[in-house]
Amino acid sequence: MNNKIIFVIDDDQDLRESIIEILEGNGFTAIGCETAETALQKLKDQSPDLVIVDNMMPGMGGMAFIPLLKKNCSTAKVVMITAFSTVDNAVTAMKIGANDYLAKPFRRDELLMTVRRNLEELKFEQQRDDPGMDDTLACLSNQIRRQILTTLATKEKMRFMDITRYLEISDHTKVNFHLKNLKNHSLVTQDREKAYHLTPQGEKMVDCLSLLSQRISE
Amino acid sequence: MNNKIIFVIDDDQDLRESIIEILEGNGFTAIGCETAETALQKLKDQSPDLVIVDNMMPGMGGMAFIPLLKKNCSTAKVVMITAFSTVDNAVTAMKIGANDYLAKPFRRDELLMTVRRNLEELKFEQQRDDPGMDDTLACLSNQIRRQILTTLATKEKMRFMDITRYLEISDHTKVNFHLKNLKNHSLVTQDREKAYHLTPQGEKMVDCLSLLSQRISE
DNA sequence: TTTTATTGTGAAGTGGAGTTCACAGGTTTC
DNA sequence: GAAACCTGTGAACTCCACTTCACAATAAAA
Repeated sequence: MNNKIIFVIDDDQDLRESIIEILEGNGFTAIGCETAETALQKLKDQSPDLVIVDNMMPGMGGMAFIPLLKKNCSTAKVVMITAFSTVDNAVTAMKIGANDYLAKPFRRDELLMTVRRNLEELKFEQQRDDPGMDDTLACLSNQIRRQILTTLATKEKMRFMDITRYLEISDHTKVNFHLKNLKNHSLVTQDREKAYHLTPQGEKMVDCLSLLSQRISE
Repeated sequence: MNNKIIFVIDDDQDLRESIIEILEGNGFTAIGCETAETALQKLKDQSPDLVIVDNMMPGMGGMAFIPLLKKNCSTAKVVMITAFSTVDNAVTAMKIGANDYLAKPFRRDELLMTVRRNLEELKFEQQRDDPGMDDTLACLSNQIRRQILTTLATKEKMRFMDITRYLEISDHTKVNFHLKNLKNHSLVTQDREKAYHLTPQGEKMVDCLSLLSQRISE
């Protein structure tokens, strides 16, 4: 599941295979391509999380390849390797969409560091785009809803008016509104006796809350 | 700092002092009172986190004491102890504001469990009422703001238009709006070169975010 | 110097979250 | 059986977060 797919595109067979060996030896799934063109073919079957591509190759070079890759697989990270590394070279590579730059010859640990760092960034970006986060945080951003959650966490079960009185809220329909909201997000449920209690997910939220308040106030 | 203050109100000197000894031996600060009246006096100097009060005492009883306590110190938890424990007795005690009920004779560990459980609840309630939480969570509930935060976390420093383009948002004023929001909550700052970067507090938020997303999606 | 890009500000509009109100079926209590 | 309470619904309204638009000062580029 956590097995990241990495394309390795280089016409130099020795280098390509040694890169693959290093990656495979560290738990990644590495797929070699001799040319950029074959890589584009394989893109149709598999979406890599990261692509290592040589700049100088017969046929399509790395620079030309990157835009085409991004069209199919916009989230993939790109690490460009090159023999003749100049500042300009690196800058233009970054400008057209490469995420990192590795100058030949590089050491085994340099390669691994670079790969790991970029996959780490990818994870970050994927999680920040998580739309479920929106709902969750919007749900928690209301104080009354947080109060209901933490109250239910300590009292286990509570009837509707018990909650209302416990929180000292005069308008019961207000509580009802937020309770319904929490139900819709399946953080609380109701049993046959109409008593409200937390769902497992709701308990997780309470966990998160206490965790957050610790971190924030520290 | 974490030293909770507990009032022990009981006319029976032996019992009172043995309770105090148990509590002190477990890291709490226990203050003994022979009558409810003296307890009310001491309330003016110190606010207890929890009050252990006997029901049957010469002068003011526990039942009469609780409302007066709550007037001065509404958040304090109340544990009532009593020799003649009946269901009715317990129920009425809870109704007028006692938070827990302990029947004499009780064991050392029963006492400690009850005290700890109630202090735990207190902590919960205090944290859920934290108004700073409102701000923080509202701030995080917006996807664009989360994107900005996580982006800045990986890139360290970024200029205004860099952020806008990186997030592929067409309207730069929208980004500006959220950036200003983040600045107001002092999660990001600007240096002299107008580059934005995270404040220490902002970094904490990013931490919280990744923590949350792990918990939620698990 | 003219033009273009950067980095904003402030007003107006929009939508949705939250509140309040009126009402009502069901249940408990007296 | 009436009164009081519990548990809820739906509509109208308010308010604030967010967006959009128009405009502008400054910096960089041509």
